[in-house]
Amino acid sequence: MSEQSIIGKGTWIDKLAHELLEREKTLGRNTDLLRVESGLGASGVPHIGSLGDAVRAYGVKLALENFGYKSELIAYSDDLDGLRKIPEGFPDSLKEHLGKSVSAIPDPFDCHDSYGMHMSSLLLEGLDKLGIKYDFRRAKDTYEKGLLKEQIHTILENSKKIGEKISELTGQEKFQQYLPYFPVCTNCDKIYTTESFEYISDEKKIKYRCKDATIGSQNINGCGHEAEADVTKDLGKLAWKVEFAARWQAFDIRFEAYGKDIMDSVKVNDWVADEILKFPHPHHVKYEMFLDKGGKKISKSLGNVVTSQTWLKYGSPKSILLLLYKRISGARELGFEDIPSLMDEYNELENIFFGKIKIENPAKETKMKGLYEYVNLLNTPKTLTPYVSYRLLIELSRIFKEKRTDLVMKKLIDYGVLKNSEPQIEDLITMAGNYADDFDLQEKVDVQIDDATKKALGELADLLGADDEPDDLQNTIYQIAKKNNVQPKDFFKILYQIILSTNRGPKIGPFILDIGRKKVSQTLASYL
RNA sequence: GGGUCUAUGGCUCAGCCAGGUAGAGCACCGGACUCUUAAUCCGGCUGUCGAGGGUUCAAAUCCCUCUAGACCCGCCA
Repeated sequence: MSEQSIIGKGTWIDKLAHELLEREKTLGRNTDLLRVESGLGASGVPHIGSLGDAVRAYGVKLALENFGYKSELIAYSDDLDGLRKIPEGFPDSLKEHLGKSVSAIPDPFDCHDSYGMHMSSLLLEGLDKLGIKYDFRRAKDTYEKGLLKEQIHTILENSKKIGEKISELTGQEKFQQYLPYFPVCTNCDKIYTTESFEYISDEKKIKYRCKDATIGSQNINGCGHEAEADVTKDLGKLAWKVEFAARWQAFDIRFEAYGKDIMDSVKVNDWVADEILKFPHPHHVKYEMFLDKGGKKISKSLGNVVTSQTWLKYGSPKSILLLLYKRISGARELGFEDIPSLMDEYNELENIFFGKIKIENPAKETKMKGLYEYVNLLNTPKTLTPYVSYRLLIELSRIFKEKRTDLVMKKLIDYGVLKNSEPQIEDLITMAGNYADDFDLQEKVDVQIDDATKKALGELADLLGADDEPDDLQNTIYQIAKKNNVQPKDFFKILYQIILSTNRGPKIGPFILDIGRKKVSQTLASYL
């Protein structure tokens, strides 16, 4: 490592951008503008993995710019994609639209021009919150404007060759029989029920019939219509196995990441780009899917789909960026429980960046500082941001539910963690508080109270309910326990169980005063 | 049938993709803080880094083989 020079900022992103540049040099292509692309699904609720594709592509864009090249990110929404199944939480009325393009389905929530745009907007909103800049394009416009017509023609003319190649590379044989193009049926509006069987090259028209199709476990009925569609004008789209290639050439895309689920499609598309369209395919990187935490019970009412919207309730935008930029391989199981460590890890990186924490290995130090820069989208803050351990904030938030921000802040100052109240810390408390409320649920402890303890609790309740604030409450509680022949250790434990539902907690005297002694008095009384 | 990933202290995992004395969080144990408890600080925790081989001055990290598990593709976008 010592004899190797460090590329860029030392991260995998720099390495990837470097590879891309080397390849472009070898190909001898014009490098005035290097476009990177991310495809956005528009048929389901976008989760954090879909964000990842765009965020990482944006990282490569940043790295290219850092190397002195011009670059831009194209965010392409495939909204001609058909609706295959109704996502959970969406109305059943969508059923009549199964098989239609998502851009042709009305938005069930009535806030966008279509179902597809509703979904895409959720993702774009996530990107906006992270500060990712992009040039948005959609399939509907792309096909309506005929931007891919040259490529469609070339692909359909070579469909036999392509069909064979698809079979050879992936084992999928349907395109030896049918053409890789789906027209929208002019009679019933569906796209997944059409089968194209002949291309009339001179007229650039395709013959299709609309018939029943099975998508997963769903049956979608075709209408039996048979017609011709003009591929330069009429609505329809290329099959995925060849569509990327067409788009890459039409938009001059030089980089696109992909998830392993579409590995086969990318393989075919690379071949189509290189051999049929004669456009050298973009540089790629493959990443693993994010999976839900297996076996762990995540409440159904909260939903176990990790979206940027829900993540941001508990974690900062930077925690998402850190998750996505720290590495591209690995990272399989993902859940909200990863947020606390990512929050703390970001802070650690910031301390490394500003030299508060020293890393011995210089290469690793460079890499970590580089990671910090990417997480800040290469626009780093000038100074350290005030920070308190997120886990500590969760602990404190669990204890203080009312007037949370004030009381937690007060405790932090008591502990000497902070000198003054800080607005950034208030935001952290809000997020950690949400987390504590929604996830950090403690199992209810069964409270076992014997007679002696009951008597002691009664005395304490009376004392707390009195008008005068007791002196030295901590010691008084201790005395009450002893006087009633209750082990102080057990007495304190029961108090924690009653007040906090845990076996332990903060120093109890001051704590009771913090949350209000009369309130505690009532709570204790309810156990007598 | 094809492919990818994963395997590291009790638990969950980081570190691997640019090789340089094995880490974190949690759990647990011990100590300090006026005999209980939090926080804080200190210390501890017995790791053949899945197995075997190879490359190297040096391997958790790179290469090959194997084992176990997970996931993806072979419907579709």
